[in-house]
Amino acid sequence: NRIPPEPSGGRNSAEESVNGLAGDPLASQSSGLKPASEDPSGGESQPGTPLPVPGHSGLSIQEMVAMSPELDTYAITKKVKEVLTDNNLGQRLFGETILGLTQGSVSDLLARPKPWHKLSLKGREPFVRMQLWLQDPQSVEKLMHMKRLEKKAYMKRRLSSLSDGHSVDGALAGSDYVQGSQSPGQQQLKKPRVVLGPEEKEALKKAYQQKPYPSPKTIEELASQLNLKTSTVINWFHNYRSRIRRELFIEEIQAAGGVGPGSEGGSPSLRGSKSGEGDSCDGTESEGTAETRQGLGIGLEDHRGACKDHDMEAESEAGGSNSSPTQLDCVTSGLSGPGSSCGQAGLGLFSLTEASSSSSASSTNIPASGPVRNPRDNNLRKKKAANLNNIIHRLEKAASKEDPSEWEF
DNA sequence: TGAAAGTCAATATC
DNA sequence: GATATTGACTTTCA
Repeated sequence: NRIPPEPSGGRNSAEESVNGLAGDPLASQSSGLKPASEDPSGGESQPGTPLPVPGHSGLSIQEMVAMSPELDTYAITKKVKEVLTDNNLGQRLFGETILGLTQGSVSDLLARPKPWHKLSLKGREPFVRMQLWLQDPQSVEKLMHMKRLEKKAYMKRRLSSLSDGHSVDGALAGSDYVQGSQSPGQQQLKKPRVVLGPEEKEALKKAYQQKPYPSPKTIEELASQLNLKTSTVINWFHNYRSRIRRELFIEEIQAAGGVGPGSEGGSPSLRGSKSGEGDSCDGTESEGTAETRQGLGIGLEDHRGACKDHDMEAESEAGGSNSSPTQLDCVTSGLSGPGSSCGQAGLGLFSLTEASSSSSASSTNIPASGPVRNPRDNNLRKKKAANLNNIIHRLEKAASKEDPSEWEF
C-alpha cells in the first residue's frame, strides 16, 4: 500500500508527520482553536494511553505500534471525529497528512473502528498515529496550516491555469495529487467499476444466508445466474463476510457497554437499509450479535465456526433433494415467499431473513402485542429472536442426526 | 494456501 | 464539497 502523494508539495507524508510530531517547525499560533487534546491522558471518553513521541523516543511507527499498550480505538476515533468536526478539518486532509490513508479509508476507520485486540499490527498503525496526533498539542494547528497551504497551492494553480487558458480541473488532473501518476493512456485502460444492482445484491445476500462460504461450484452458478464474473462473486463474499464481522465487533463493544457508537445511538448495524442490513452467516441478522451472544455464551469465534458448519449443511442439503428447487434456485429466482418451497433453509421459528431487513419493528414476525416499546427494545427483541432462531435451527439439525458424534454446535 | 485484514479509489449520497 | 459505501486488489496471518 502506498502512501498518497503529498497534496501541495510540502513535507506532509504520514511518516514524516508522525516522526516530526515533536519537532515540527510550525509555530504555535494562538488562534482560539479547540486543542486536539487538552487532556492527553484522557477523561472518561478520551483516548487514554499516552504514547511516547516518536521524534523524541527515536522509535519508528512500527516499533511504536509493536510496543503500544492496548488503545481504546473507539475513544480515539470519537475524539478524532470531534476534533476534526470542531475545527472544520476534512477526512481527506487528515487521512493523507496524518495517517497516510485515503478519504474512504479514513471514513471507514472512523465510523467502524475495530477493537484493538482484533487488529493486526498493520491495522493498529492508524490508531497509534491518531493517538499521537491527539497527544500533540499543536496537532490542529499543523493541520490547519496544511489546509492553508493546500488552499494557497490551489489558488496558485487556478491563477496560472487561468492565465494559460486551461481549466483548474485540467491542471489538477495532470498532477499526481489528484490522479496519481497514471498517464492518460493508462487511465483509458482502467476497468470500469462494477456496480451491483439491488436485485443482484439481494440474491447474493440470500445466497450468503444459506452459504457464507460457498463452494466454487456455487460461486460459478451464482455468477452465471446473476450474469457476473466469478471473481466479482468471490470478492463480494469476501467483502461481505469481512464487513459483517466488523459490524459484529461494533455490536460487541456496544453490548459490553463501552464507549462505542451505540452510546450515541449511531450503531452502524442500525443504520437502516445500508450496511446495517448485514446478515449473520447463519440466516439471522447481524443484529443478532454480541448482546445476545454474550447472554447465551456464544462468542464470535463460535459464531464463525457455525458459519462453516452451516455451509457444509447447506451444501449437502442443496444437492440432496430432487423434489424441491435447490437453494440457489430460490436465491436467484426471488421466489422465497410464503407457499414457496424456497426460503425455509436456515430459518427457525421466526422468519427473519427478509422481514427484519427493515428497521421497522412491525416488519418482524415478533408478536407486536404488549406495551409499546422503543426502537432499542425492538432491536433487542429482534436480536434475541434471531439468535434463538439460530440455536433452534442448529438444535433441530443436531436432533435429526442419529449419531451424536455428528451433532453440530 | 485459503481466509482475513487492510486499503484504494470509483461512485453514491448528503 | 465532504463524507459514506463498496468492488477490487494486496498483504498478512494461521
